[in-house]
Amino acid sequence: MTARRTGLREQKKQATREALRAAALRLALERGPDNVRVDDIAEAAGVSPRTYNNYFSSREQAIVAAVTSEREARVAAAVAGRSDGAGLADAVIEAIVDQYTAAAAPGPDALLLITTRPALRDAFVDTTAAIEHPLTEAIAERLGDGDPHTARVLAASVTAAVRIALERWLHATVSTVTAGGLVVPSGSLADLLRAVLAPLRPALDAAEHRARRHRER
Amino acid sequence: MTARRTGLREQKKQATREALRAAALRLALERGPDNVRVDDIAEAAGVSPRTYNNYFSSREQAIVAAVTSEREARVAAAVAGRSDGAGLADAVIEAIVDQYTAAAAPGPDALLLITTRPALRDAFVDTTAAIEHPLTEAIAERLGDGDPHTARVLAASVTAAVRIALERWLHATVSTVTAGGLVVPSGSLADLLRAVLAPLRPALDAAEHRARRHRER
DNA sequence: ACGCAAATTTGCGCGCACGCAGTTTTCTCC
DNA sequence: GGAGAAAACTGCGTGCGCGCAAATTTGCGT
Repeated sequence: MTARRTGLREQKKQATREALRAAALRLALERGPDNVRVDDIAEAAGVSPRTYNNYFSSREQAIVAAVTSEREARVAAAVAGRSDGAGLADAVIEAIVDQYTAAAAPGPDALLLITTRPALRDAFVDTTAAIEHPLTEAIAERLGDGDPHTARVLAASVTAAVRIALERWLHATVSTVTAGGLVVPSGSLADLLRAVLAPLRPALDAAEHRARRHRER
Repeated sequence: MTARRTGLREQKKQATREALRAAALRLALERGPDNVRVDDIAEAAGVSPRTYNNYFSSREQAIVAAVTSEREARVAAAVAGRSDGAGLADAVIEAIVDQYTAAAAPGPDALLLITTRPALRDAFVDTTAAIEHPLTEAIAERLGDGDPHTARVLAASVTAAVRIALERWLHATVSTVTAGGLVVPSGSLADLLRAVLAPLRPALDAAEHRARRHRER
């Protein structure tokens, strides 16, 4: 399951992808993101510029991917892991809070870089959309096979709420930084996520109850 | 309110925008969308290619705009119009169903064009995002000043649900057309919209009740 | 070990989005 | 009505995303 496709091929592909990620982030930190051409990244990773675009469809994606990599799989796993013993709403919300507050892995300099430049901020926010499909499957798993649209709509709503939280968080971050602060006020992100997800609780609860009723019928 | 800014300027701007829309749609229908260059559209509208990009940030946007124009304002107005005498959920849902099923204005040939080409389909679906902000304000108007995030999250969720409905509708459309049918099976769009929006009813109801309680306190 | 099939990489070319700076048009105020 | 300010239009240059087809690499059966 970890290596579905044949070995050496997929292995090399992941290595190339990782090399591109790393090169993009390193160069962006060294020179500032505006002084990094796609050709530079490709050269640093040892592939042709055309190959770069086989992996990332925009220049910002590669830089941001160094931070957001694999998040979608982790979110889905986290929801599935909390499946038993808690309500759907709590499972989803706490899984997301966990994954997004633990995202400080790549270091504060990278975070500062991304939160500062508008183009990178947008790309960063856009990566949120990637969690929609895994989240759909995780929720559908819990709801069973009732209305096929419900899981998708709920997952999309949760995704949209997360996007809003990130937008607001980044907005506040910029204000803080330009006001003379140092780094990101990441302390409030968890609360912010919980706040934006709260209005969706009734919808999650209702879907869960409906599924339970449907199952016991 | 209809013309906030001074007259002749804004008037000419709208005229140019409309000319670009019309030219884009006409040329796309005449030659097929792949044989229309941005320069052609600009020339047909009597402006420079550079000006074209001051109005539309992608080639597909202009073509699709001929169909989706002004929808965001109409949706907001429709929600506000239904404000009195019905619940928030019904007001939002029926307003959206109305606006999206009445969208057959530009004729079936344009619809067929858009639903056929993948790039145009994507652009069409993306226009849905434009209703988010007007919808936020319309919902916030009804909810009063409670939690500032609630209206945004609900509007974003509704928007996401609409996007899902459109994706599914376009998917079905393609199947129908390639199977030998003639035009779009628009009959089911209303039902589809109601189906995807149904899971959000509990969230809309809860927000409304909460606002009512907050107001009567 | 070898060769065929499939997947990946690469070079090339095209059109496009957009920043920038200069020009032209429109607005405002006297 | 005329002068100065503001806004919109335009030409130019740059980098980028991606389709296409040839070349290279990898997988697999024998």
